[in-house]
Parts: sequence; structure tokens; C-alpha cells
Amino acid sequence: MRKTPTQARSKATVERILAAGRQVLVKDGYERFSTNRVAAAAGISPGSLYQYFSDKASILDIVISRYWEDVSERTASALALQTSSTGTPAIRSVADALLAGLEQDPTLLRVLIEELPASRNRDRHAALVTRVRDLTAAYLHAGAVVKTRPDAQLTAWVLVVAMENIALRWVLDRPPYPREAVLEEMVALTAGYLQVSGVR
Amino acid sequence: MRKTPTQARSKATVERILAAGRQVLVKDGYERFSTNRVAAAAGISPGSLYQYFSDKASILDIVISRYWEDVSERTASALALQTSSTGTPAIRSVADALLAGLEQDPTLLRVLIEELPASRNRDRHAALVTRVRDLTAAYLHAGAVVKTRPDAQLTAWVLVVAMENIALRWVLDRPPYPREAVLEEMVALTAGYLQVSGVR
DNA sequence: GCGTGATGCGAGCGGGAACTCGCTTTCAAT
DNA sequence: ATTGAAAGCGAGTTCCCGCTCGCATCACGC
Repeated sequence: MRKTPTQARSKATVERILAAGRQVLVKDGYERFSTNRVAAAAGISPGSLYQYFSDKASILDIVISRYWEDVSERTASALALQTSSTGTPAIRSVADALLAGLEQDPTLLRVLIEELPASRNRDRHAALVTRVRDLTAAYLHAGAVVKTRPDAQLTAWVLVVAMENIALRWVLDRPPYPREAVLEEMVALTAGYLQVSGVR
Repeated sequence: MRKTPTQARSKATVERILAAGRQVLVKDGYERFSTNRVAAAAGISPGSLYQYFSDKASILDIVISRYWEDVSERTASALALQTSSTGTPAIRSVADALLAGLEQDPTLLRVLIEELPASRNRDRHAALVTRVRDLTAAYLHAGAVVKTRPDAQLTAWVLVVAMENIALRWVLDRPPYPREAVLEEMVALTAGYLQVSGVR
């Protein structure tokens, strides 16, 4: 951020730039994400853009951050509602929250995951994973589940990697399986792994 | 491919270019993967490079293809050795093959996964996934496992996504879990899901 | 050993994109 | 109304990169 906008007009401009950045990403793709194009989409001149952003990357960074924070927030809040429940219903709601979070804005998600270098998402994405993993580890540690695996950290890591990628690939690749069925498989996978009864 | 090399000298040049491309990717990263740089690394002139490759992408494509074909080959051949076994030993060997395949060349893997847009890997990667998934589905269908899940296709899809990403993240992120432990978790995850006995 | 196609060269062209700078317009406080 | 700062402008600068083209060199068949 080069200059902090003080007047209402410039604050709106910054938001227009960020909205335009998002729009260019979705509509034109990452390859065509150029500062001139973003400025044009925002209806401003390139020079104005550089009044507030130091470079192209900083615009992109903010767009990415906002997206992942949004996903993270939705997922975590869905999880927070479920701290009391146990067994397969709890697992199901976690899986549901993950799916819902990623389903929120699939077009932007597709660009971020498929077109950007993964390293661009790395930090924000890691933050999300850590957040979910810690909640999961706490849940496991609270003894809500019989202790079937030796290392709770490792177990949480395995679960989160598996769940997240199943949800991610389902949203992005649209395989011919209904949402409900995938959700059930996610529950079954987790429940089987943790030896939670009442799976089927 | 613009011209097919006939003399031994030019065949060597093509290989030098591909080797240089690989080297530039690993040492300088995808961002700096330029044709001039590849030519310099290969010890030839930019013009010579375009004698045999139509554009920059075609060089990269071949480097990527060769990598994934290598991984695919290693993984599939490890799997082929195991068609007779059943139960957890079979699962373990599949997981081991996946890990081994990805461990083969982690530095190039890192560049391909972290720095390239995922869409660049998409086709080759999908080929690998399909190959493994079909083997898995056949295995499931052969009744080597009790039929615990309703849809064998879906089950195979879930398993492959989960296993592949656990292996991938373990190789790339180097979390502080020993290989053996992760392997056991992969086995436990699968065995629990499929209700295979003798897990622990 | 000669000629012809194959191979190799490397300066340079064309273009696009990030970013700048001198200028104008707008705002708000007095 | 005045004025100084904030906001906005957009042609232009600079740089890099993909790719070409005219020419030199090499190697194999005769």
C-alpha cells in the first residue's frame, strides 16, 4: 500500500480496483491479469492504480487474502456451531462446512487453484489448513473419539489433507457423484479411520 | 516439433535442450524459464532451439510429460507386482508405490506442483490418477475387499484423491512425521474405510 | 574433395507489460 | 472565493522475452 486513501472518493477507488482485480481474474484469467487491464476494468487510469498499490502483486495478494479469509471464516464458524455434537453427525457437519466453504465462489477458486502458481496461495491456504487442523486435533484430543491412532497430530494432519482435497477436487472437477454421496463417503472415510461406530 | 533431427549431432542437441529445460526449471524456477535462458544453459543459441521446438511451451510440455510418465511408470509397475496380494499388505504396497513415485524427483516435483499453474500438469496428472484409479477400482471389484461402500467408482475416486494428496503433501511439505508412520496412517485410513480387518 | 542439405549462430525485431511523471481536476478547510 | 493537498490522468519510458532471419559452418553421399 503506497498511500492510504483519506477521502471517500479514493476509498471507493481502492475498492473498485480490488473488485476489478477479482473480476479480471475470473473473466480473463491469471495470464491476462495485467495492471493496465485491471485499471481499465476499474474505470481508472494506470497511474491512479499506483497511487495506492505498490505493484501488481500487492493487488493480487489482497484479492487472494480476502478470498481465503472468507472461506476460512465460513468454514470455521460452521465448525464452531458443532463443538458440542459427537460421532458421525459432528464429522458430517465438518465435511459439510468444508464443502460449503469451497462451494461459495467456485469460479474464483478455480482460477486461484488451477491458474495461479500454488505458491501464491500457499500462506493463506496454510492458515486455513492450520485453523481446521487445530480444531480437529482439539476435537480428537477432547476424547470425543476413541483413541484409535497413536499420534493425534499426525491423525489430524492426515484427515485434513484428505478431507480438504476430496472437497476441493469435487468442487473443481465436478465428478459425476452427487454432493450427498460424497459427503457420506467423507464421513465413512473419517469414521472408519477413527473407528467411530454407527457409520452405516 | 518443428524439424525432426536426423544426424546424431542434432539428436544430442535436442536432448541437451530438454535437459537444460529441466535444469533451468529446477535451478531458476518457472518464472525464469525463458527460451534464451534454456538455450544458454544448453550451450546453444536461441535460434538453434527453434529449429526443433515450435515454441517455449512445447519444450516445457515434453519436460512435464517425461516427468509424469516416469512417475506413472514407477507407480504402476510397483502396483502390478501386487495384484495377487490382498488385505492390508496390498494396501500398504499401493501407498508405498505412490510415495516412492513422488519421492523420485522431489525438486522437479516441487517446481511442477508449486510454481506452475496446475492446469499445466492437468492432463498428464489426470492420466496418472486415472491409471491408479482404474487399478484400484478393479481391485475393489474383484471382491478382494468386502463390499462395504455402495458405489465402487466413487469409492475408488475418494481413495485415490485422499491417498495421492497425502503422499504429495508429505513429500512436498515435509511435515515432521516419519515415512513409516504416514504409510501406516494411509493404510489405516483405507482399511478403516473399506472395513478391512487386521488393521492394528 | 566437392556440393548440398542439415545444423548452428546471434543480433535484432516486435510487442507487451509494469510502472512513472508532469500535469489537470476535485475536494475541503478557511 | 482561495488555496493547498488529495486524487486522477494517460502518454510515455524501460525492460524483457519470445521468436526470426540471413548467414556461417559442418557432415555425409558421391
